[in-house]
Amino acid sequence: MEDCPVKYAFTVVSGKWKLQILWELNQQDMIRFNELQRRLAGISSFMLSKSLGELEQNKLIIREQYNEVPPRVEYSLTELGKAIHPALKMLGDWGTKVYNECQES
Amino acid sequence: MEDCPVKYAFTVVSGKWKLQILWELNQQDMIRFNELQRRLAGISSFMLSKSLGELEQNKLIIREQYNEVPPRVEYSLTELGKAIHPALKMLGDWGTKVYNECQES
DNA sequence: CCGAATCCGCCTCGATACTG
DNA sequence: CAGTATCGAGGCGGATTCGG
Repeated sequence: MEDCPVKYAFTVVSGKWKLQILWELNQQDMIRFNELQRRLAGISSFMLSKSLGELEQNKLIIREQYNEVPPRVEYSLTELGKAIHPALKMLGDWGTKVYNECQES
Repeated sequence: MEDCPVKYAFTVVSGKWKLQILWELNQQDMIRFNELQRRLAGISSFMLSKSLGELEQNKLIIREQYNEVPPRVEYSLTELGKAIHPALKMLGDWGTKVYNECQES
């Protein structure tokens, strides 16, 4: 979006659930829709479906659909999806510092 | 906020202008209100003031006020404010990859 | 020059109900 | 099991106006 890669990265993972979804997928590689919904306590199937769709569009995750009965769909991270985690870790470490700093005063 | 440092970091720099403000301050260390407003084309004084106030609360920037006529207020990054930039660079590099990947298809 | 107060439109989120 | 359709509520951004 526009001209700033950082902003673009933010928009890609913005939204109330995207980070958690990425986190869960990183723990498991390969997870089913309902299983994911169970782990993300509180998310509706609508929001989950929408978030997964956007992440798939941005090539962060892969959707694999098996035409069985009952239907089965599995989600997993792409290389791109895995590659964000080092950056998120750095941000997390920094976030911890900010948090501690703001508790003092 | 809550229990996730990454989420917390995101909320701290969330908002339409925070990243740009951090960027401008990183270019200049020490900048005045109006000068900053001029560089962030399109921002209202309301949003700028509000964003700066929140960044100050989170200890990312320092506000130095000189009681002169006319009044002068200067903003600069704290150590914490400077420390986010490596993490943002990583995210930016990743964002570039995502962008390129999505242009192909 | 710097910023606070108020009001308003839009977009995201989510509850509910329904489908293959 | 894995979604889609629809509708409504709330919060953020922004325009405008006013004060020190």
